[in-house]
Amino acid sequence: MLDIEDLTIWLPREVVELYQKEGIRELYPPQAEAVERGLLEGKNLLVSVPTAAGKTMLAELAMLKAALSGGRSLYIVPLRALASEKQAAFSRFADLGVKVGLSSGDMERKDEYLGRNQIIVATSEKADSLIRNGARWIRDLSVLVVDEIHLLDSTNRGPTLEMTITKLMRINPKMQVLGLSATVANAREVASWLSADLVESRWRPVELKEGVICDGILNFPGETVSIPSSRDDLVDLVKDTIGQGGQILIFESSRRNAEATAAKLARVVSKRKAGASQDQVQGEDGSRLFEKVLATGESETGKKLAECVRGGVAFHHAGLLSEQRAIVEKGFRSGEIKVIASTPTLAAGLNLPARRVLIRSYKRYEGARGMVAIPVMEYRQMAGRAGRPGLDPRGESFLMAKSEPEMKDLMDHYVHGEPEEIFSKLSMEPALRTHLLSTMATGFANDADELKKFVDSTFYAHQQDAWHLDATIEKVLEFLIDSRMIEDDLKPTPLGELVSRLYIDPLSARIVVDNLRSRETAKTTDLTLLHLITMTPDMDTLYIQASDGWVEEFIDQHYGEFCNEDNYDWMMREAKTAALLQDWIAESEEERIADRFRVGPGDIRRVAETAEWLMHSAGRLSEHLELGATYRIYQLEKRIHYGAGPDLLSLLDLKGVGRVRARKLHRAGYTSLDKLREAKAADIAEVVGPKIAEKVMAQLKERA
DNA sequence: CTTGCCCACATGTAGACAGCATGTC
DNA sequence: CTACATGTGGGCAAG
Repeated sequence: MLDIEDLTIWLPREVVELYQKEGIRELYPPQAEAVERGLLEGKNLLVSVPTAAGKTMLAELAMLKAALSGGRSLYIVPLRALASEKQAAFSRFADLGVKVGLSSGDMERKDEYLGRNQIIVATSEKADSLIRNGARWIRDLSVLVVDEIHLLDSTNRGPTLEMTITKLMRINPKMQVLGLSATVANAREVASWLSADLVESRWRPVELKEGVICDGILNFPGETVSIPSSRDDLVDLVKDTIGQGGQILIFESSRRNAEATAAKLARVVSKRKAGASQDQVQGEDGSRLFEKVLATGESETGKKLAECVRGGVAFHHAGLLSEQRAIVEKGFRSGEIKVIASTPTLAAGLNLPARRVLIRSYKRYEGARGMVAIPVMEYRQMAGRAGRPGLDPRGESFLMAKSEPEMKDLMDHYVHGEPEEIFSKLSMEPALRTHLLSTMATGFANDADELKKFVDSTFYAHQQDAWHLDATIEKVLEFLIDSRMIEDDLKPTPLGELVSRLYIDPLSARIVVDNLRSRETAKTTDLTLLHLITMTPDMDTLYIQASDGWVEEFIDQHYGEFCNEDNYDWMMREAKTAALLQDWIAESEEERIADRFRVGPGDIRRVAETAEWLMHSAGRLSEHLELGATYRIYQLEKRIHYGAGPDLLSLLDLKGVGRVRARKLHRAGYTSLDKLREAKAADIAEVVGPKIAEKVMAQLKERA
C-alpha cells in the first residue's frame, strides 16, 4: 500500500493535492509497484496490467514530474479519438502551469508551435511524421509514454509504432520510456527491448467475473447461475441486465449482425418500457436521441440507428458518422442507452465500460482463412470492458456457446487461457518500403552499415532471426533505388525525401509517377486521376458485392479513361471506389451514395478523406517532377475536400462558404467572384443570410 | 385462399492511420 | 481455398 501523500518525496505538493482533490488517497497495487521500481526516478518501465488498472495515472505522474522540472513528454496513442480523450483529460494540469498539445491527422497546429507544450499527445503515425518532418522539439524529450504498446503485433500499424519508438530512443538517449500494455505472454521480451523493468499484474479495481452463457445458464469457473429463461440467451441476458438497472455491451463480428441484434433488442427493450409506468421520462430521452440521430442525415444507417435509440438500444460500427458514434457513446454514458451492439470498434477505442459484456461471437472472418477464433488478447480487451469502477459492484462478461462441449472449450481457451505472445511485423514488405525510405531520408542511417546498425536496434532484431528481414531489406532497397527515391549509395534523392514527408507508401508514389508519366494529357479526365489514386496501396478500396454488376458496364463505358490495371478483380474494386468519389464530387447526396454503394455514411467520409490526402500527394509529386497534371490535381483535391462540382471552385475560396452555400450562390447567378463583386450586399444576404453575406463582402474587398 | 413454418440456397463478411492549412450548415 | 449467421423464397400443411 502506498499512500498518495508519500509521493511528495518525488513530486511537488500541488501535484499530490490535485489527485487528493479528485478523491484519490492511495495508489493501486500495480501503481505502487511501478513507483517502487523507479517510475519517478526516470527508470524505463513496461507496465502490463488489465484495462482500468490505473495505467494512465502512472503516465501522468511521470509526465508531470518531467514537466515541473522543465522537461517535455510525448504520449503516443493508437487512435485519434483516444488522442483527444487523453488531451482533454490532461488539460486539467493547466492549473499547474502544464500545457498540453494535441497532434493527429485531423487536428493540426504548426508542428513547431507544439513544442511550447510540456505534454504532447499524438497518434503513432503522427509522431512518426513529426520526426520525418524535422520538428525540433522531438529531439528534446524527457519522457515517452507508449499506450497500448502490444500493438507492436499489428500487421498494419505495428511497424510504424516500432520504428517510431526506435527512432525516438535513438535521438533521445536519456529519455525515460514508459510502455503501457495489455497482458501478453512475452511482456518480458518487450521490456528487455526497451531496457525497462517489468511491472506485471492481473489486479483490477473492479472484480471481473468471466463466464460462458449456454441454454439460460451462466457458467462461471466453479459456479453456475441460472437466469429467467425463454430459450433465447441473448434476450434473456439483456432483460436480466436491464432489470437490475445495468447496461450491457454486446460484441458482434459483423456490422450486419450488430445492426440486426440492436434492432431486435430495441423491440424487446421498448416493449418492457411500455409496461412500466414510471418510464415516461425514458421515452422522452429516446425521442430526443431519435431526433438527434436523424439530424445527422437520413441515410438508411441513420434511420435504423434512430429507430433503435428510440428504444434505448444502439449499434456501433465504422460505417457510422463520427457524430453518430458520439451520440451513441454519450447516450450510453448518461444511461439513456442501455444496450450497445458493436463491432470491435468499441473494444479498442474509447473507455466505455458497462456492467455486463456479451461476446456473441468469438469468431471472425479472415478472408482466405474463413472463420477464425479471435486471440485471447482480443477477448480480454472486450471482456475487460465489464465493470465500471465506482459504479458497479463487479463486472461480468460472457461468451456465448450453443452446446455443452463448446461451453467447456470456451472456458478452457478464453476464461482460463493465457494471452498469446506478440511478434514484430517489421519484416513485412510494405512496412519496410515505407520505413526504410524514411530511415534514410531522415538521416537515421547514411549507408548500408548504419542501416544495419539501426535495424539491429528494433524490436524485430531483438526478438527474431534476422535472415528473413535481411532478404526483404535487400529487395526493398532495390525497389527504392529503381524508383529513384534513394541513390545506389542509399542516400535519399529529393523525390525520396518528398515521399517520406508526404507519408505515403513509396509504392503509391511509384504508381502515381509512372502513370502520370506514361499517360497523354489529352486522355486524362477527372476519372483517370480518381482511378489513379485508388490504385495505390494506401487506398482501401470498396468490396465488390453481388449487386455490383453495374461496375463492369461502368468500366466498359469509360474504358479509355482508366489507368492500366492488369488484375480485373482489383480493377472492379478500384473502379467502384473511383465511382463513389466521382459521385461525391458531383455533389450527390450522402444518402444516395450510401444506397448505391451499400456503404455507411462513415465509409463515404473515410474514402473521401483518404482520397484527399492521396490527391494532395499526387499533386506534390506532379509538381516536383513537373509531370504536367499539377493544376488539375489540386483542383480535384479541393473538390474532394468539399465534395463539390468544378463550377464552385472559385466560390469555395471564400471563408464561410462550403459546398452548400457555394451551390446556393451559384444557382442564384453568382457564378464567380467577379459576379459577386458586382452584386449588392443585400442581394447576397437574400441567398446566404446577412451574416455570411457581410463576411463575403469583406473578403471580396480585401482581395480587390 | 391465407397464414405460418421449414428447408434449401444465396449472400456477405472489423477497423482506420497519414498531408496541408484553417473554418461547413 | 478452408466458415458461418442471416435473409429470402418456395413448398407445403394447417386454418
